[in-house]
Amino acid sequence: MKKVTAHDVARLAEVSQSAVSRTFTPGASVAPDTRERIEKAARKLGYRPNAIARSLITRRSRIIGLVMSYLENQFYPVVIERLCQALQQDGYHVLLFISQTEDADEVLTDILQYQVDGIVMASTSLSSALASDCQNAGIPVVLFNRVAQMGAMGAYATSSVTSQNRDGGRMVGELLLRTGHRRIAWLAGAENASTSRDREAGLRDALEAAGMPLHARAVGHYDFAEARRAVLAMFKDPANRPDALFSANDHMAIAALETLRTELGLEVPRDVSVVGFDNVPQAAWPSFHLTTVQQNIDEMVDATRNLLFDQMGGQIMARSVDVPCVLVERGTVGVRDGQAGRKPTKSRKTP
Amino acid sequence: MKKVTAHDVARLAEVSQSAVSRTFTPGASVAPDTRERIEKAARKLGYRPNAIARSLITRRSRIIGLVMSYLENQFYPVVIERLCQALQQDGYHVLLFISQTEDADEVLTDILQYQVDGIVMASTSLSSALASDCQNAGIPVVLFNRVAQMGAMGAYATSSVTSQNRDGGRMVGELLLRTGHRRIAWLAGAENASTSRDREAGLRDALEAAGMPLHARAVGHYDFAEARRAVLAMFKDPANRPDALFSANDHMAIAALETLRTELGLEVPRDVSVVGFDNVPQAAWPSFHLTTVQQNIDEMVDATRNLLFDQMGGQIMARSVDVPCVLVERGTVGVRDGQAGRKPTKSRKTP
DNA sequence: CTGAAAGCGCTTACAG
DNA sequence: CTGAAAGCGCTTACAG
Repeated sequence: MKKVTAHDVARLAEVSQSAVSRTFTPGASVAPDTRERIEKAARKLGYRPNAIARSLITRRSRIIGLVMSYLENQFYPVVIERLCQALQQDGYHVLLFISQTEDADEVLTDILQYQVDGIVMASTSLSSALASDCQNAGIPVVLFNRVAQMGAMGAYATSSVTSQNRDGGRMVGELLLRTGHRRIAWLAGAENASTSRDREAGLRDALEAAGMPLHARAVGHYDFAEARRAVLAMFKDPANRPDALFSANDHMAIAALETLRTELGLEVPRDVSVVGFDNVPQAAWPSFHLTTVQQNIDEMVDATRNLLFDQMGGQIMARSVDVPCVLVERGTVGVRDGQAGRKPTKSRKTP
Repeated sequence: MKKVTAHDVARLAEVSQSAVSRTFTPGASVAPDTRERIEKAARKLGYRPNAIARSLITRRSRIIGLVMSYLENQFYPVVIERLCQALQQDGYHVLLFISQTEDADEVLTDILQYQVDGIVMASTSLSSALASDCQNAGIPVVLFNRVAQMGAMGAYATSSVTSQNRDGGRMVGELLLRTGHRRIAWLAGAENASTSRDREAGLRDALEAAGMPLHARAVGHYDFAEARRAVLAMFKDPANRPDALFSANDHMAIAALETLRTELGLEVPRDVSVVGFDNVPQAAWPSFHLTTVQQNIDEMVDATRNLLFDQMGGQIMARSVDVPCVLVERGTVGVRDGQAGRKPTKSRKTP
């Protein structure tokens, strides 16, 4: 019932407490037979080193704080899973915080008290006040799937890893143009989210290059119900309907698909094409078979780890990594008119 | 850059370190003006009490270990979200572990080192060896959505909270019988999962009471791809096809829906009815509009907290709580024959 | 109300 | 290789 400590083990094995500590410290020097005696005693007593005490003295908790908000978007559970596992393999652990508000400040003061070795913030941004608090405290922060505001010097104030969202947006724009669409609409996520802004910028790049205006635009705030409302508004006038809708993420694209079919009686892709972003598991379900841009989660997780470890190792400059993303053509983009567009072949079949 | 401690604050405020500590300990006695001076100094230096050091001395980390495995089933992200938030409000934090294997033992020794105040294990079970380790260490464990094996004395060895799964299963069985189904099939989850076993038992209760045999049975292991395979096998023989399929959870029910429609060309509910369990967000999507049994997550989370806190407070006996669940009738159950069944009215419309 | 002191369970130079 | 000792940053009786 009461906790067994290194002292108890030392007593049983008839050695000093230091020896016990060394036995459980990789790379410390202990004579083989001493170690064996200690391990036996430890096993007998059910001894497990106290990680809290270790953290206090080593000043490294081996805990990473992870701040999350929108778990309903299936992209994030996948991120949690991969990130947790990667970190576990490195001997780190994840303290999870859910921040319902976009502003993660209050949650952060909490995290800081736990002496985490690093923080990753997914789909949230932090005030520059907190960012500099972390910097002062020497705690590396990396933004996941969101990019920091430019700092005063034009340098990035906080590290971040994202996809090449602008590229992804451009790829979708080009696909839509190539397949003959002329009334292309954009369904934005949150206006202040860099993902949404960058993907939109990419789309606009493509449109501009072709001298084509954006046909319509609405904001869905990365939310299912709001996306539905936005779609209803955009498609209100039957005479002036978009022939393609590019949604800032799959979560909203699926909401759009549902709304288009069920409430507006439109057929996809016959009446309107739909493209998303993320490639969440549901995008591959036959009911949706959604054409989308895949974010490479594994590479993003890898980059996050590297950034974190570099900065824990003293690398002080913040860096921004962006990972290539790939177009996954499934069934929600059609070919319009007698346009010289090619059919959506080359589909990367994802079962 | 270097960490500021209570000593630094004490020096600046010209008081003892003890006074600083008291200022940050709710309920400790400090003179108002002393407290004010200390708070000012703390603010100036950006002092934040070190939770690690506090944990070491108080022997309470205010950390709860949460073990998870299947995040692809959307039920669990919702659980994480609610549980985290509830615990955060109580001043606790969540250390998240992903255990890919059903056997969470290795992950547990890790958790134990972090001196967590309690552990909740979702959809995983732990070996009785580890369970007694936790008991010896005085760390309460509660199983979430899974029930422990009976102990030697017929008492439950580990606390748990579940839905009234057997009731839920029976409700579905009764609904299916009432609507005239005569060839009812069961799609099991994992054979060793109590959820699957209990829901099946409930279904069988209903069938037996009506003198009706179970028409078919297959195992989907709570997995999308495996559920698809199981459905294909069950519906192989067109002459002997089930007229209703009850799936152990929504995740597999959706897989079944997709397979039935896309690969077998069957229409739901005209050709076959489908019922799930959980009421995940996707079940309400128009493409599925799945009739299912809703697990009351909020009540389950509440029960989990209570169990945890009671046991941290010294309540030694393990308890099992089961929460009522409710049938949510949507569109995937039809009425068969000239049977005296009533139409699936009384739909709890969930938008 | 306040301070000096002991102690939580470890790690890590420092001697031997 | 091994042990005695200092110290990580707090909390909490114990005196005053």
